[in-house]
Amino acid sequence: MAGRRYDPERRQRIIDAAIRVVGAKGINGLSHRTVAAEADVPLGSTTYHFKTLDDLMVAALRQTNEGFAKVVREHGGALADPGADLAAELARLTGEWLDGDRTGVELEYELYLAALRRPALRPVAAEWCEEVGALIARRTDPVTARATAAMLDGICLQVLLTGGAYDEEYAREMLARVIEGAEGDRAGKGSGAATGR
Amino acid sequence: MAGRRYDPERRQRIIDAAIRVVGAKGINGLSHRTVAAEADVPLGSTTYHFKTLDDLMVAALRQTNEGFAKVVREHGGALADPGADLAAELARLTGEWLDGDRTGVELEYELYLAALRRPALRPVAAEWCEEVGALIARRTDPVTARATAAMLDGICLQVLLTGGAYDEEYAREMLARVIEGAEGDRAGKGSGAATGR
DNA sequence: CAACGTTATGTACGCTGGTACACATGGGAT
DNA sequence: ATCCCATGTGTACCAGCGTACATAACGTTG
Repeated sequence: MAGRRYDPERRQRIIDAAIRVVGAKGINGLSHRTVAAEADVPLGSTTYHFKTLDDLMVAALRQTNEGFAKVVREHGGALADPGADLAAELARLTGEWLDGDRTGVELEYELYLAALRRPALRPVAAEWCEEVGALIARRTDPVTARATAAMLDGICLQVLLTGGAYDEEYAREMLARVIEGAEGDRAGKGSGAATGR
Repeated sequence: MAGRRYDPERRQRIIDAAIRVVGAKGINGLSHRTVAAEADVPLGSTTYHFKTLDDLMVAALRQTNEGFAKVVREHGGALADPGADLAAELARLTGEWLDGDRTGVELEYELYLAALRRPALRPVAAEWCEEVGALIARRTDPVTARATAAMLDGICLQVLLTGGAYDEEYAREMLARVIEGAEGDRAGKGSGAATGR
């Protein structure tokens, strides 16, 4: 088999290399050539598997999304436990995520935020939102879940963009306001709003 | 006077051109050459006034920040009115911002988010956070104000990144949860947390 | 008025980028 | 066995980039 032909692993190695490149040099450092060098494949190989860089970014973003989902599935079992404090659990998980090697976090946000200017990435970014939302929605209504995800994004961005430190108690408190707001005074008026996106 | 020498307007025109370029072609389209062409000045002029592109971006981000602050000062008088519903007012303003020409919004977020990978921009991004926070803090405590700004960022990003529509009632509701959470049951425990960044 | 240094300009260099394309390779259909 | 085409590879363009630098304009200073 396969001196070289029919190498399905090749495509995957290119995606992995792309993720490493973005992590190390930012999205601006991503090019067919840098990826080819990192993956140790010829230039033509990257252009063959991914016609454009956008294609490659889509694949990379998808993969990081899946990676995050897996982490949550493993470390975040308590998220589904009705007895646990949802806000505290989310704040704790986020803290773990931010306090480790921030390269991974920056990488993920960079790919995620790239959707702002690259319509090709938007469907993947939307998937991400829905995934996180669905995760939280096991404990709340879907609208609250989406808002909770938005709050998390906002908190993380403030930390990452200003270079500040992550304050877990602050995060827990604000997440709790969003989540617990769904229980109390709701009935009122505009609950019909925002059922979908 | 002055056929050409000593032209203080020159620097400003370059900044304006940079903002137009980022708005039109994204941050990747920003280069000494594209800016020079847009501003109708020679290449050497841009490199003379701004040694690096980061310098230029800092100037551009500062200017957009000031532009936003001015808009809020003009259209957002009700923000300071103790009688007005703060959450509703913020949701309305954001709606106006998002429903117009999104180029401006995308531009501002793109510059803002660029701070993720460009440490040079972080102080300016931090200034932005503080400005918005201070604006809201006239009606709430500073910590709640900061969280409200984070919530706004999160909501806007979900709209911009997924290509969805802005739901003003949803925004009002979630902002209200953050803001009103500061009034009620607080006293409890950890309010000492997160007094600064 | 003359010398000088800051401000401004044009051009040239080396590098990296995306893309195109001609060529190898090998499995599958006939 | 033979042909064909999807797969894989190397190379050669051309455009755009930041940068450096030699030169020009002009206010200032002596």
